[in-house]
Amino acid sequence: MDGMVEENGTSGGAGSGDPLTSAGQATAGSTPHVVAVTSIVQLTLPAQAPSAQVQSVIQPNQQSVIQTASNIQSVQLPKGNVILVSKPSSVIHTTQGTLQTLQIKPEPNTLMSAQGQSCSDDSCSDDEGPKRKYREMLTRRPSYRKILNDLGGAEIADNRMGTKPGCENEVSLSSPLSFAPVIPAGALQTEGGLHTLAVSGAASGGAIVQYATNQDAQFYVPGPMLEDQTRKRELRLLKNREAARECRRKKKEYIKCLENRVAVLENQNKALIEELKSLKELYCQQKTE
DNA sequence: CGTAAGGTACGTCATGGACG
DNA sequence: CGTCCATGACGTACCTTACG
Repeated sequence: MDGMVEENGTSGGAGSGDPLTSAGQATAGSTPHVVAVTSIVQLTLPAQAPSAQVQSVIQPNQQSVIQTASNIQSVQLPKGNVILVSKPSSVIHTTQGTLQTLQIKPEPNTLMSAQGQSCSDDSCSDDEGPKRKYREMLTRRPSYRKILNDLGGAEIADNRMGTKPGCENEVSLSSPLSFAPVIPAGALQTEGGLHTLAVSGAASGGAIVQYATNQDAQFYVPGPMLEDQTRKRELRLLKNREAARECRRKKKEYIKCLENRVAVLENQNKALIEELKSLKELYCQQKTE
């Protein structure tokens, strides 16, 4: 075994005591050793390499979206890679319940392969399955503002917006507006609900336009049959709005917790360094006597 | 004082996973 | 398999700050 990664967290524990203040210690050396409550991630590099330790700031007992692993396996850690630890209840996990390494790509927004392989820009474009394809395909649906700005110009010929050749949809609006723009495919494809556009283009005179779409993005006049759909959509949006709020609140709380933990562990680290220093001095004193 | 840049909060959409 | 929920991604509005 050349490299070893262990994550060791105490479990159960009835959650008593502030985990922030009861963090444990890791001993230096090759043998992983965990004391007290903190989950320690000890990383031992190959014998030839200098050893290093990593203390996890994630603790097992705490309500956190990141949790520790129960199935510990050893893994080689090539330089420049990160480790994913799998646990079913965690947000962060791998597909197989084992540790995996991912190569870090320097560019932002670069997708990483979860198969322990680096993903060069060209090598894995077609072989990564529909998700990858979708990601590549997914240049975000342009905003209504942008669409309408373009509508003001009465022409849309922007390939960046996902226009496919031969996929132009004629728009017929219930409002007697004079423009008849061409909507880029995908630009206005939402589920079949009622939409409101605040048309700001010069051609529109700032009108408010309501329209509805079906799945093929053909436009038609909203009627009573849409009322139920509209109500459902509004309910869904309302729920999702609240869910998003709650999600952000939890995320902030989580980040705050992590920051607190970092501060505590930094303090502990400082204290341990000081302790080590004084012990060394004591040892040297006794040695010289 | 006007403006650009950065930060923050929010709403919406798309998606994956859980569940009945 | 359909529905619901949580969450990442994106666009937008608003606020703050630095700068000319």
